[in-house]
Amino acid sequence: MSRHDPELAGDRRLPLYQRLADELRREINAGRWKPGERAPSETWLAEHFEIAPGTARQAIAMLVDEGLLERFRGKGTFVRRPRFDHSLFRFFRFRDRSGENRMPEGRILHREVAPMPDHVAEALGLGADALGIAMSRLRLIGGEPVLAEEIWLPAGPFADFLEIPVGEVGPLLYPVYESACGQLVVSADEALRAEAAGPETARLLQIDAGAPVIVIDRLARGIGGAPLEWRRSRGRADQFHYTTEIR
Amino acid sequence: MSRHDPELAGDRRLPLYQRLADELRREINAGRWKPGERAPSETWLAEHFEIAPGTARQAIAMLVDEGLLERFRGKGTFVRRPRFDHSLFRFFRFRDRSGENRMPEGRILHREVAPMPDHVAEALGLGADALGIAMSRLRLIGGEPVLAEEIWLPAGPFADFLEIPVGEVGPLLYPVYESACGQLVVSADEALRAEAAGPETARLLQIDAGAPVIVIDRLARGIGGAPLEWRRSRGRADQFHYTTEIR
DNA sequence: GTTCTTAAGTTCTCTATAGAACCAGAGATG
DNA sequence: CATCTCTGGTTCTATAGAGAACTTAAGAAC
Repeated sequence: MSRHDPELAGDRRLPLYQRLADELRREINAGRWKPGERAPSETWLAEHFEIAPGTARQAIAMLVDEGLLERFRGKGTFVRRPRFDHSLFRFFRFRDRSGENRMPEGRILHREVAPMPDHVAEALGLGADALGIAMSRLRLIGGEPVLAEEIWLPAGPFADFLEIPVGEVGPLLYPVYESACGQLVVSADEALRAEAAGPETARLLQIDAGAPVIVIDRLARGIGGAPLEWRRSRGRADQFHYTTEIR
Repeated sequence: MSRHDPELAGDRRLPLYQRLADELRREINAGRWKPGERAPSETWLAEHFEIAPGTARQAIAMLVDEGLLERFRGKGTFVRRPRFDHSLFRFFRFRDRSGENRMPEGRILHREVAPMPDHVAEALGLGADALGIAMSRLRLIGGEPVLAEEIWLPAGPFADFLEIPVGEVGPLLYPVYESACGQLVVSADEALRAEAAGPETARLLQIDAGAPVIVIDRLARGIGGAPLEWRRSRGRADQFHYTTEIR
């Protein structure tokens, strides 16, 4: 946000709070304000743009609803980090033998550089046959497999990821993407469906071929919505239970 | 809402708008304001409870977020009807042969009065072996089966439903519940999972036994959250695709 | 009869202000 | 050293009011 331009951009017929919300959204999507960072206070915004505090507050409320900002009384307003505990994966009942819910460990079975399949390249917004880093990854709880994952990364931005031995990668990949490659995941799209287990999936998950599995495709996005990672995960259908409310 | 009591109930330490929101929520849940009916205007609420218009507005905004009310500029504020187009069923791709999305027709294959299975009685909040109306229903598009449904109703409140010939029931059941039995559905809980098709499901859906199917259990609720209908629907997994966004 | 005008009622936008509630840190006190 | 107090900054709650934007219906004008 330029410091000496107190004019709000956008169509003047739009309400002020809308135009301010658009302005703030631009700052976040452009990555000028990063997740975890502090956003300007209500009073600062009101003075800077010469509007009433209530109007600035209303704009902020919009972005809070959208999940872009979060507010803490007494502390300030901050750019929200994505909440992957809101992922569809939370509807898998992953319990260890004692019945506790646990974060599955991640074991990378295979990693190589290869041309991407068309559907992956398309999802990542790359040309056909673009080079990618392919991984096969198994997630386990108490030694028992719960998810079989197939992951693709664009080879260019993630070249440094290849330098890290697969054995040193912990249960979470996104922090590694950030520290090793400077690639920050800020949002994702997920799609769920079910299918019958193929022979490979059945072997990895130790179930019968043809048994139903839940498939979740995820496209993780970086700043500004640029696709960063494509991932397909499969888990036993009998461990999955999604609930929702209608009104 | 009693006309001569301008005192807001509830813990006085709570914000005014919270207490007003609670009050309005009570009116709706108790069924004193019915879906589609008009709620009091902002100015009326402000005068009646002797609070500022902005405070009344804030309370209404809460209930709008919760999906209980909806506002129309110039017209007023109304108790919202449930939106069953937000059901999980919308993620089934039900196309006819021309590729258009269409409302499936409903064909009741069987209807009888029988003791409920334990899990149904429990979901409906009734004692074990309570009597219920059981239905087997097939939903079709262009003559092709897309959903196989098993439906249970409490026998008492829905006795009049038995008087209606199954052939005269259209594609939607809830309007019939309302007109014939005075039972209004205002919300529902849905749960999704996947399983392998049993022989009966396979026959109804004309797929192979063991093929994956999506199962959606729905508990429809009336005024005040009282359970009205239990329903289990099964559809071909290859027609289902649920998407969501994380941030 | 059709169209236009007016009026009343509603939600929506915006301003301006005041104090409460809360947090973090600096400084005083014991 | 530990605890308390104060202070500045933040969001949150609430008030009061003005006008815009929109809907509906009744009445006027053609």
